[in-house]
Amino acid sequence: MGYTPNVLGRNLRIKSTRKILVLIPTLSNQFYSSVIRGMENVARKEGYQVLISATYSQKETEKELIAMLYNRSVDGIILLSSQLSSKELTEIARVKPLVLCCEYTDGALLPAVTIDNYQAGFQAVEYLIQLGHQKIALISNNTVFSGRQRSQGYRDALKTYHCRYMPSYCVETEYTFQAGVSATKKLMKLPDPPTAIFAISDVLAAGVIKELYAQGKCPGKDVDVFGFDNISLAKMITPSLSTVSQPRRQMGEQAMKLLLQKIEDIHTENPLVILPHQLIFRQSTHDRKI
Amino acid sequence: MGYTPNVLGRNLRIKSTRKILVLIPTLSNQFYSSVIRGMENVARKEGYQVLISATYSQKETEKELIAMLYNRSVDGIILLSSQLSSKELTEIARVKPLVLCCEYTDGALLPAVTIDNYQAGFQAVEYLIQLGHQKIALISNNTVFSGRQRSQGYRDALKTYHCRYMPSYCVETEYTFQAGVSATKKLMKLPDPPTAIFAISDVLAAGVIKELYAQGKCPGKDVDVFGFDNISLAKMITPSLSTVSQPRRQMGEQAMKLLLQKIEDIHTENPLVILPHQLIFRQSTHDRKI
DNA sequence: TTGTATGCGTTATCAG
DNA sequence: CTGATAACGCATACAA
Repeated sequence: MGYTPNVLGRNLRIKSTRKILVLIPTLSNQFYSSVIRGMENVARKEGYQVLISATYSQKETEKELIAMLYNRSVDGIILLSSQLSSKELTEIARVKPLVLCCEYTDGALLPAVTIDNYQAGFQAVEYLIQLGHQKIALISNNTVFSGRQRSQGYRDALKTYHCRYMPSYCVETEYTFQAGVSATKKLMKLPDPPTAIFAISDVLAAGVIKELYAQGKCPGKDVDVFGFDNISLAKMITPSLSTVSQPRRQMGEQAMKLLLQKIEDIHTENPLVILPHQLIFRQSTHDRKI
Repeated sequence: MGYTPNVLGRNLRIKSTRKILVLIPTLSNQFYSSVIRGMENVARKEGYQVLISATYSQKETEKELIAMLYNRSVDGIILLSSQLSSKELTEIARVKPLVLCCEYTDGALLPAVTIDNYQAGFQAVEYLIQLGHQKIALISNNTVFSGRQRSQGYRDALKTYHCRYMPSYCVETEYTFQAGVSATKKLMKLPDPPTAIFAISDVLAAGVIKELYAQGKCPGKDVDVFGFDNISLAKMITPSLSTVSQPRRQMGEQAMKLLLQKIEDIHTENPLVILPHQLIFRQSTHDRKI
């Protein structure tokens, strides 16, 4: 009869909001869309609503949003990336339901779900080597843990297969398309330019391919390109991108399950869940076996 | 001294949450990222927090989220697309702060901000005609008002310039990359295939370009392609996309301003704000003047 | 079964 | 200017 209960009064009484907040670094990276779908799947089943807010990788913004845990605006928070130190994260997670998803912060004591970024980076470079490449460049971002792990995988693959590690082949930059373009410009200007490029994200790799075209080179033929993330963009560009696929939906589902456990009992364990990744081979790497 | 006020008690007393909810059809479309940034800009200045939730174009989900207006979880809602009828929207907006942004629902009485989609569609096709094209195809989606307007612009441009309207050149489909691929397959199979394709979204246009490549055709040379939205993808692909740029950030800012006015006084007017768009010419259309 | 009173944490009001 | 108290809307415990 037109009566709508006031959730504020209810929540005040019940000390629960049935709302989960997901903090995303930016809405412009479609990588997270499937992850969040996974989260919504399991949240919905348990009667929780998922709200999203962007931090733009600003520590202050992140802190303001995490405050919603303390002022009881939401029951739990999942971070898809964080600017907080492992100490700060541990501190919060000790008393409030907080989970890390996709991006791990080394040493932080809270539930987290991720892939083996080191192994994935290793395998991507290993594959390029097996295609016959010796001169493999890396475009990376070392401000995040996963980026450092992927880079380490690159270096160890080179070492394992006795390829020479060339510092000039390693460009450290931010996670944007334009950064991929610029890095490629720099790499191709070298006296002995690389014949393959491993970019630690598809958006970077898209920049690589764009710039190779601009230089009249044919990506996937003259220069092989390997990306990371397997976002939809990877299939949209020509040549389509060989890349590392993360089980995005499962990562989201798993993270939400861990969070709901924490909501039920804050003293539950803090597992680090490693989900399997997968290499995807497309046109940007020319497989000479075919 | 470690005291954090309980926002629930406060809000219950104060009858306000200082939170705005933005309903987005899907997180996978990066079109909305800048729009939301615009919203956040003005919301932050007024001390409002912006929360985002995805509806996946499901009417039920949308209704559940709009319920947050009635149960006082948020102070206002901005819809970036809606499955509700103009009657339903009018009904809600009569008593609660609700604003439409980017996507207009014909006849709905609530504040809305959009561009002149008809005019933009007309101009895009006009440009293709001026490049010398006579056989121009359309890939559209008529389930949304903006799509119908863009299509109408296409038809009127053909008529104005005495080009023949060919129903076989018009493919109606959904808003996805794959749909762009399929539509292009169909179009290029015609006995007399088009020499230019106007797709009413960049994601569709990216599918067009992908498929043209797959058929050994050169987009921007053999077949010109015009997109819509000017999302970052438009610059990432090769050839880069000619497209219609919407003033996304300003649209978000304007929509938030309208919403805050409604929050202050629900009886304020319901303006329809039309912001200027802009044609962007890139490599996917071969300008013969150059 | 139905009804009434109390407390959740805050703000606002009013008396001292 | 300070301190006690009522009210916001709901859920719960207890009484009828």
